[in-house]
Amino acid sequence: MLEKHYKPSAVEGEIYRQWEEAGAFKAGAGKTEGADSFCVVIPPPNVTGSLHMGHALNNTLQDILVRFARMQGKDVLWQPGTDHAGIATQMVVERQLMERQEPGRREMGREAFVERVWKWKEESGGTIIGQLKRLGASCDWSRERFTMDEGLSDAVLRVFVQLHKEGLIYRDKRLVNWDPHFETAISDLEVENKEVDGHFWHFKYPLENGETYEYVEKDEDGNVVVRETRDYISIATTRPETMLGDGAVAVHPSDERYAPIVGKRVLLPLADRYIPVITDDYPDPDFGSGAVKITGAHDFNDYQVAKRHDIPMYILMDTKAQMLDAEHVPEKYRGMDRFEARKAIVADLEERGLMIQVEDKKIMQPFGDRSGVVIEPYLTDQWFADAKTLAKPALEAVYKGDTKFIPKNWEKTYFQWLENIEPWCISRQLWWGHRIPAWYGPDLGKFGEYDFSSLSKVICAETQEDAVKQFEAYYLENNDEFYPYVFVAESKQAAEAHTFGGVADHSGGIAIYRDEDVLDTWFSSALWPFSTLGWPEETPELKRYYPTSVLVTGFDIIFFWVARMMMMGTHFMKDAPFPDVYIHALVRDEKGQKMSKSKGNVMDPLDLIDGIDLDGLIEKRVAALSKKDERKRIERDTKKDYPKGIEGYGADALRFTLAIMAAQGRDVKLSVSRIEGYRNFATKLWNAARFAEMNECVPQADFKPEAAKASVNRWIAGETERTALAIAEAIETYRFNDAASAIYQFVWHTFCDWYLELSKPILMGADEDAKIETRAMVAWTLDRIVTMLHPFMPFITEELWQRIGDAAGGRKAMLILSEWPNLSGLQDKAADEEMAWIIELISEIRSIRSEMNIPPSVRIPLIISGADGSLKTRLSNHEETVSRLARLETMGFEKTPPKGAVQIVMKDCVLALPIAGIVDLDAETSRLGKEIEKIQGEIGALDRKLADEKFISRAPEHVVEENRERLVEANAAEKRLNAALKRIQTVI
RNA sequence: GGACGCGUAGCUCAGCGGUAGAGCACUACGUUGACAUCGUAGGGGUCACUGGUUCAAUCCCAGUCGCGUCCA
Repeated sequence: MLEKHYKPSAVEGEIYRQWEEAGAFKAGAGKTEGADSFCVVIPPPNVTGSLHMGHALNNTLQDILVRFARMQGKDVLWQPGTDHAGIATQMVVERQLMERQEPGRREMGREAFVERVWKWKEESGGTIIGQLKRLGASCDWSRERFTMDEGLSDAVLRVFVQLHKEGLIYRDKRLVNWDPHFETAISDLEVENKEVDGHFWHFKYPLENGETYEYVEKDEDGNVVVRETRDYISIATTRPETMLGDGAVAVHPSDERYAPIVGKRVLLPLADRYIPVITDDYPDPDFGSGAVKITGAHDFNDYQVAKRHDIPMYILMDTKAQMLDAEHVPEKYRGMDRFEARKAIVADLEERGLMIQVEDKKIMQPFGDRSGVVIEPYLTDQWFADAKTLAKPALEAVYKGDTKFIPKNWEKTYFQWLENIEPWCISRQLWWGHRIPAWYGPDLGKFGEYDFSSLSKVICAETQEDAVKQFEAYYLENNDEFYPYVFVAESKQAAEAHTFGGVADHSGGIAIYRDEDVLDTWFSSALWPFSTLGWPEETPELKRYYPTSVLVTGFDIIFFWVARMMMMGTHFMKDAPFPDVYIHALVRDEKGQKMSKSKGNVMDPLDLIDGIDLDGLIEKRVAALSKKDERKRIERDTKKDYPKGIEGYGADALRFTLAIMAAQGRDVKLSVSRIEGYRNFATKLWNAARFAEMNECVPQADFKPEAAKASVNRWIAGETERTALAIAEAIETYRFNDAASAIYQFVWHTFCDWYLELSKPILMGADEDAKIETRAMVAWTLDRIVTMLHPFMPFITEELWQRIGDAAGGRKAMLILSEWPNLSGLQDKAADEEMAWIIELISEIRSIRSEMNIPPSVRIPLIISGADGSLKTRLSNHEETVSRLARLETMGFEKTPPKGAVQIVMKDCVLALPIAGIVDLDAETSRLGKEIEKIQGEIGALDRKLADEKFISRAPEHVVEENRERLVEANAAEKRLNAALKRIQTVI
């Protein structure tokens, strides 16, 4: 016997264990012979991360697709794994070291530090996987991969070396986004531009040799506004500290104000250098003074100008953004932090009388998304991928429709980015990641002689041995003076010491060293759809599952990940990695706020599954804060929003909520009351099964729903078929909310509210044949329900499947591996029409009872008039059902309704409830009056419409016909209503 | 400044050329032998505004106002 309530906590763990034990998640489990493959690669979460709502949504949707496909007998693989998340993970471990007051990364040294990160990965790497399991994710865990495991690292090496060979990866000195906190380059995408309060300083740069010119400024109409003799040019900047690195001052070629001094030189104050005044299209004559200082090494726009005009670029800072100890930096500022230097420089310029003014100004400033510090444009040597070339086939795939975005409008985002893509900086000055497979050694000079003045020869190879061999071969071919003995030095420093120290020669050998940088994390995740399947090996899995079937992900990583997988997939596999990309929305809190640790509004999916008390919830939210002074606010808000903490609702309720709220193109505002509602839905289903059990409704192996006789049974069979079709279609088109709504509606309102209620008289009646048929039909429908609901609510459905099955002598297979209901031929128009009529009849009577305040305990008589023979038969057949559900005392037929009764005007008869003494005649008169008024309004509207020549001639035939029918019906209804009113009035 | 999206019931949201929908909340009644994590009934909307297209507009188009996100 089923208990009164379903307890997720008692069931979920055990069910999941059974699935795993049965190997139900394994690639190809339960597939039918010759089935198509269906493969999804999981967007790999950060290995040391923990599950948040975004993951919960993302993985719920994938699991729905995967379970649905598996039940359809496809050869399914859901490929799981985790990402090493370079910066994020390194940051966590460094912070940990600091908190524990242990030696920092640099003191430890690279090897020890990387070992430490691995240790941390071993400790916490399983957390998120465990959490995904709690959610019910049916990934093939036996195939779990990690971006830094051996196979995937091999793939990274292969890709790097090959792209390098093809010239699509190269080393270059370019301006990159530099994070002075982590001391590494980062990509454009890792930079967040924010508007902050800043200043706009206006300075004078004096002309060389005290020269002067006539400065003339005109307004729009050409009237002279300012005319003065100047011995300087006025420049404006938001970053005065970079002025030490200016290489020129640029003005727009059309700017007449500065025409007299173009080509002359100005003195760069403080630096005491002379720089030219040049023209370029970049300066906006209407902005500031119209003259722009050009600091090629510290500004992206200036960099372009400097390159165009071959202006020298002066690097001013070190990797921590402190002013460099270099000749072009005045001694005074050396070693200062960039912001300190700013203050000093502003003060010094002011002191020299070169400051014109300071404006307060909102400026856009770049910040590192991880470090939060101001990003410094920085001129360094980095590795770049030729994204422009790689993007072409990736774009082509979407242009051609080989890959489709759903919803489609994301394609625009994808195009916009890929069509304007910049070289992708793939090197990072970190320690945690794939070390770049490039080695550096001395090059050979013009005559094939060794050049020991630098280590500028670069060779990329998949292994160190191969790198050494290639260097040897290179030296051998180009210089026959002596046999090259090449060895790999421990570090760049060691190699340089060896090479520049004069020991590099015939006897000492030639030192090479491996590049010390690692690759951008996204470089390895770009390979994910094929590296996880075994590439570069030609595995059966690769053959079977690539291209994968669909990618499910959030829009926030279209650039980071999707676009890059498209590039790598089209390049290396000659095929886009997936035909469909389903982009889902962001999960926000119920007020529509983005969930974030700093706002303290984060919901842990596990808390919604298991529950958490108020103190625990507050503790959790506060612990995640970076600013401790926010504590009070979060405590207050949390107490207000969740005075009793959060009840545990189980994984099924959470999943269902996410699915039903995941309408395309809209964010999910998660509200706990919704989850509660769907928990109740689970209880409802559970109790329906309990009812079935109590009434001995046991699945019958040989039951044929199409052979059912009772119209109520024929009707529910047809409804089941309709629902199955609707759900399948919705899932196939990624309309998860429609699919979830369809099953919800069917289970609660069709099956529980009507079918079970309508079947009660039969189940408790005396007709044995009808009883047997109905029992079998209840069981059959319930089986279809748990099957159709399974992708959404896997736990409760599997539990019910097994417990219902026990009564029938066990199941052939677990539900997860059972067949999706592919139903046909069950719809019966006559049964549908008949049951719709019965349902309407019952609803009408109930409605009137309620309006008349007749308590449910009072049974009343029903008299039907104006019914023809077939209607009478129908009513007699359902007499018991109608009596029970409408709580009738008796049911009879009369030619005309009795006087003083409440009358319900139906399409083909009039129902009368002669409830003497209960009926308020005045109220009844006004009720009928209102109905007449309403129907007359409708008749008027329809009349007008149908009298309109244009409507008749231009509207489609079926619409006109529909309106005609409606008018006929409305007229008939009005007639009956008037008759009813007359009868009431005659009583009065 | 550009791109995308959103303003529909008190709240959260579906719908989308042809009679306005759901869940939650609300009101009334109710221990009817599955379920009070429930049942029955009900109230509640000039579908942001202004024009246009159309026989017909919440839906299509243009503009306005308000809000959000991304990119400069």
